[in-house]
Amino acid sequence: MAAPNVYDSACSARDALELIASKWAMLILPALSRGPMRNSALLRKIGGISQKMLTQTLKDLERNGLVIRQDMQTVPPHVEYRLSALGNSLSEALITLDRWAERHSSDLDAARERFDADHRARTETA
Amino acid sequence: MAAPNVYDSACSARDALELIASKWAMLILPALSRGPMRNSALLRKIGGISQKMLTQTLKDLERNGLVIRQDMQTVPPHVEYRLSALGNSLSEALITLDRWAERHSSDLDAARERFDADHRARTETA
DNA sequence: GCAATTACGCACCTTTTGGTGCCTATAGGT
DNA sequence: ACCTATAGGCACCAAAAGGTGCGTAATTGC
Repeated sequence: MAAPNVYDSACSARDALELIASKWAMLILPALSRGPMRNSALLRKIGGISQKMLTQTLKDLERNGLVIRQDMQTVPPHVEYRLSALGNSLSEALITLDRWAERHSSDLDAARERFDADHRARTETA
Repeated sequence: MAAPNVYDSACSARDALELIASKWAMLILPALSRGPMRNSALLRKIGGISQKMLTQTLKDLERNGLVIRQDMQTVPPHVEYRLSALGNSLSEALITLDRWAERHSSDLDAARERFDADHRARTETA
């Protein structure tokens, strides 16, 4: 079989990439890297996420073996989510990306302003 | 000012994260890491991308200072895209992710099969 | 005995994303 | 004279992502 290649749209590595190329996955997995968390805790930690997206993304991550869901079978419900070994190995790479975003967000902001100013200037003189 | 934090939906680091949490950005930037490429070369290299998405993503990456667009001003058009220093630092992290996807895609596949089989079993016995 | 809590499922609706076909301009090949 | 290659722009349409409100079940606190 051919070596997995993300540039091949028919390769399952591409599916894997699409799974992790989601802003919610990129926040949820790193959030779980310090230990298990409950639904409500994740909801509080991850600003702007809706209950629906959290549930949906967690289920998808669980389905792909990155997250383990532990239902305490109590009422009211108590469910904990934690990383699998696989999920943990991924979350390290994601944390790197998150930190990159934090470190360089101002660079991106500045570049965007320059680009837009430049673009405005061009259309004015055009 | 507060330190940039991707978990805060109002922080510009979140915008940065959303920019790079795109499957096309995660393929285009690494593709450019070995040197400049033309539109048509990228189109060939990145399986499944449409001309529209390539143009759109490249423009967005250029706007945010990650990619530099060099128009040779000839007819027929000759345009080259290359990474800025900023884009290069990001592409390293993205390459790590791409490689993770390639290395672990089969693990994800296996987990998905297990999950789905399990889920089918449960709904049958329910 | 009434309300709140918890972790969702479901249906409905809006917004965003992405695909496709058609257009441009000009040099070079046949 | 005509077709091709090049790097897109633009408009229209289909599909997917995401938000919101409503319901559920039993136990604990008031």
